[in-house]
Amino acid sequence: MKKVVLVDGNNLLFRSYYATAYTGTIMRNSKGFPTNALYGFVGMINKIITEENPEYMVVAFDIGKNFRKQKYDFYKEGRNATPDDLKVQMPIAREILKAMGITYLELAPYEADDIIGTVAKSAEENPEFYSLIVSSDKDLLQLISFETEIKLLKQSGFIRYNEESFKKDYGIEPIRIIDLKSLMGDSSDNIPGVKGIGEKTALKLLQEYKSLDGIYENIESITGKTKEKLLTDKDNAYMSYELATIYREVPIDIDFNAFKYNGPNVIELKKIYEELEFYSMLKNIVVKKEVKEEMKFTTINNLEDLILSDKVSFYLEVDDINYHKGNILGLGITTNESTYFIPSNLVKDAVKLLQDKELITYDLKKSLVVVSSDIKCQFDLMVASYLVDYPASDDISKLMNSFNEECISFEDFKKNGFKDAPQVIAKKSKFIYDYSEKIKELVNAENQTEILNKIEMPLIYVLADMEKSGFKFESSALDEMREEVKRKIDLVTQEIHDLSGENFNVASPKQLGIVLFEKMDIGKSKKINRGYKTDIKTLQKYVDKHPIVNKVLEYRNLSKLYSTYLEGLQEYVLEDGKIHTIFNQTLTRTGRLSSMEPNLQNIPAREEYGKKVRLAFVPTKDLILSADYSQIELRILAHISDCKELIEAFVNDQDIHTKVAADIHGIKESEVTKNMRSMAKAVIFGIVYGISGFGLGENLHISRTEANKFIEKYYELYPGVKNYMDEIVKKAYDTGEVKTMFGRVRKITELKDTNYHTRAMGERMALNTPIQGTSADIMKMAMIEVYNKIKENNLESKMILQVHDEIIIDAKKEEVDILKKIVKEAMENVVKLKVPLKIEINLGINWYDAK
DNA sequence: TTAATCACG
DNA sequence: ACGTACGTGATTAAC
Repeated sequence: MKKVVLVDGNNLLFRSYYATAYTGTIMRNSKGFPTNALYGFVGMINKIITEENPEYMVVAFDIGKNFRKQKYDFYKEGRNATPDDLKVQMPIAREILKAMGITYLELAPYEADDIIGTVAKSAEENPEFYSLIVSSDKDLLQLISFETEIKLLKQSGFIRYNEESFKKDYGIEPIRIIDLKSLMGDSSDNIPGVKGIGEKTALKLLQEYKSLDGIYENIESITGKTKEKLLTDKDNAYMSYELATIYREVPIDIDFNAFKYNGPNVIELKKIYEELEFYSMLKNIVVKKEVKEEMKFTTINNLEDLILSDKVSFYLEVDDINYHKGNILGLGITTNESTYFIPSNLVKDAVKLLQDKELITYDLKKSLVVVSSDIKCQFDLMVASYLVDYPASDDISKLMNSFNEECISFEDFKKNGFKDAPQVIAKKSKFIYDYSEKIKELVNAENQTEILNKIEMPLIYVLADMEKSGFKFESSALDEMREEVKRKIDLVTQEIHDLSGENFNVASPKQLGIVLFEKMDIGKSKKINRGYKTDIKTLQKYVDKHPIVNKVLEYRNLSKLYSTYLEGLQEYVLEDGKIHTIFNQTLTRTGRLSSMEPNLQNIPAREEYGKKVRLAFVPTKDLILSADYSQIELRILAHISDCKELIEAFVNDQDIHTKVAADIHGIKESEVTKNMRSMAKAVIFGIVYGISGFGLGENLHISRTEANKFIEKYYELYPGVKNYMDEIVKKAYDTGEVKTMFGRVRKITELKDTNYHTRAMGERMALNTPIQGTSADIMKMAMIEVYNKIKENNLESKMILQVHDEIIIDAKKEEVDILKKIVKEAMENVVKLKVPLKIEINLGINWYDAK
C-alpha cells in the first residue's frame, strides 16, 4: 500500500505563528514583511518530508466562512481574529507549497479537517492507499482507522497513533472522539458540551456505555450529579456532537495521481526563499528521496537457524547512549548472503557463535562492555572512520547519512520508542558489511592502517576493560566537605547580597554584570552578547577595588565544586559502588581520548581544597598507583624540532623551566628566582600552543612588548624550535594536513579559509597537533603494553583510568613492585626519542594520596 | 538549544 | 585593522 500524507496546513501555520509571536517581536525580512509563521511552516513541511518520505502528499487549508459557523454563530466565537501579520503570510504558504511540488486543497465553506477527512475516506475506499494525518489538533483523532494513522504533533516531538495504540491510550474507539467532545466540549472552538463534565468523567462514561446514544439510553443507571448534568445539557450534547463531527463528503476532486509528490522546483523555491531571506533554508533545500525497498532480514528465534559465512558483520544496539546503564535491544548480523535480527534474549549466545569468523562491527568497545565477552574483532568501522575524518560518533546513523544511506538518528529512534527496532538494527548491520571494504581502502589510502592496527584496534580492548573495571567511589568520604561547602556557599551569597545591597542570583553572569559594573560601578568590563564579561580574568582586575569581587570569586569556586563534583559525581555511582566512565576514542581532533558521564579527566587537581574530591576515589584492591609522564609534550617538542639545546637539557635531566629562565636572562641557573621560572614556564607552554605576544602578555600580566621580547629571545636561544614552527605551518599550507610522529593525520581546512582569524587558528592547530597528537599516540601505545604485561603476568591489578599523561591503576599491594617495573618499562621505552621519556610513580590509599 | 563559565591535561 | 594559546566535558542561565 502507498502512503498518502495529509497535512493540516492551517494548524501548522497557526502553530508556527504563535510559537514565536508571543515574545512580541515578529521575525521579518529586511523589507518588514512578517515571516515567522512561514519559517516554522517550511521547517515543519521539510521535517515531514524528511521523516516520512511521502510518495503522496496533500496540504489542506481553511478558506472562507465555514458551514458550522454559518449554522451556529457562536462556533469558534471568542477566538481572536487572525492577526494581519499572519494573514499576509497565508497566500505565501500556498506559493511555497506549489514550488515544493506539493498539492494543496481548500474549498469554502469547509474547514481543513473536513477536507482531510474526505481524502482519508477516499483512501480507505481505495485498496492501494493508506493515510497518515499530520496535525496537533486532537479532533482529527476521530479519523483513525485500520487504514488511517495520525502523527499528533506535540510541543516537542510527536505521538504517532494507529488504531491499536489509540485504543490502548484512550480506552475507546477512535470515532468516539466525537462523543467525547460532545460531552466535554471544547473551549477553543466554543463548543459547549455538557457543563461540568470534563475529560475524565466523559472517558469513564464512554468506556462503560460506548457512545453518546448509549449513555442516554442508559441514563437511568447513571447516578447523582452526573445524571443531572447530562439531562440538563442533552440538547447541547447533541448539538456539540454535530459540531465535532468531521464532514467527510466534501465535494472536491480527489485524484491521487495529482497528489503524487515529485520534489520541488528548486529555482522557484529559491526565488521565494531569497525574497523571504530564509538563508538557512536556501542552503538546504529538501529534495525528494528515492523510495527504497525495505531491507529484507530474518528474525532468529532459534540460533540453529543462523547460517554464518566466513566474514560476518554484527551490530549491537543498546537503548541508552550510556551503555553501562542501558539494556540490550538486539543484535544485527550480516553474512555474505543475508541479514539477521537476534532478539535481546539470544544476543549473548549468538555472540559466542561468531568467535572464529572474520568479524567487523561499529563500536566494538560498547559490545565488549555490554556483552562482556572477548569478541575477537578484526575491524571496527567506528575507529576506522575516525582516522580518515568521517563521522565516528556513538551514533552510527551519522556515518550512514554521510554515505546517503538513510537511517534514523539514535535520538529520534529513542524518542519514538524504538519503533521497528529489528528493521533499524538489521539495516545498521548491513551497512557495516557493505561499507567496511570501502573504509578500509580509505584508511589504506591515507596511510592510517598502521595506526589502526597497532594502536586503535588493540586499544579498544584496553579501554573496554578499564570502563568495565570502573573507579570505586566512596561518597561518604566527602560528606563533611559537602556540608561545609554548602554552608560556605550560603554564607558567601549572603555576604555578596549585603555588600551589594541587592538580592540577586550570583550564578547569573547577566545579573552579576549589572550589579558589579552598573549599580556598584567597580570598573569597566567588555560588553558581550548578553551583558558584561564576568569571567575570572576580568574580575581579577578589580579585586582591589571592592571586597565583593573576592567573594564572587569564592562563590564561583565553591559552587563549581559543589554542583559538578560533590553533588554531581554521586549520580554516576552504580550499584557496584563504582563510577564507570565512557572513554570516547573517536572524538578529539588530535588523537587524545575524552571521558564522559562523568568526565574523570577533569577532577580537581590544581587547587588544594578542590583536590580533596580525590579522597573519595579509592581502590577496590589495596592501593591507587598513579604513573605520569614528566613534561612529555616538551620532550616531544625537543625531539621533533631537533632543537639541540632542549635535547641536551632533557638528556642531562635538567629542570627545563629553570634552564630556559637562566638562558633568557643570561644568568646562572642558581640565580633564577621562582618568578623567573614560572614566567619561563608560561613562555614554553605558549610556544607549544602557537603563541602571540598579546596572549602571553595577558597571561603573565606584562605588556605585550615585554612579552614579545621574551618570545624573540626564546627563538634566538632555540632556533630549532622557531625553525620547526615555520616548517610545520608551511607544510600544513602545502598539504592541508599535519601528522603526528606515528603518521596520524589531521586535516586543517581552516588554513583555506578567507577569514584571517580562522587561518591564524589553523596555524596554531598545525603547530600544536603534532605535539599533542604524538603524546596521545605514545600514551596509547604505552597503555596497550601495560595492559598486555598485566595480563601476561596474571596480575589482579587493573588499569582503570587515563588522564592524557597519566594512568591510574587499582593495585594489589603484593603486586606493587612488579607493577612499578612493568609501568616504567612500558611507558619509558615504548618509543625511542632523541630525549629520554621519564615517568613518576606515586602510590596512595586513594587518588588524593597518590600524588 | 546556545552561551558563559570553569574543571582538567 | 583585526583579535588574541591547544585539546576536552558538565553545569547553569538565558534564549
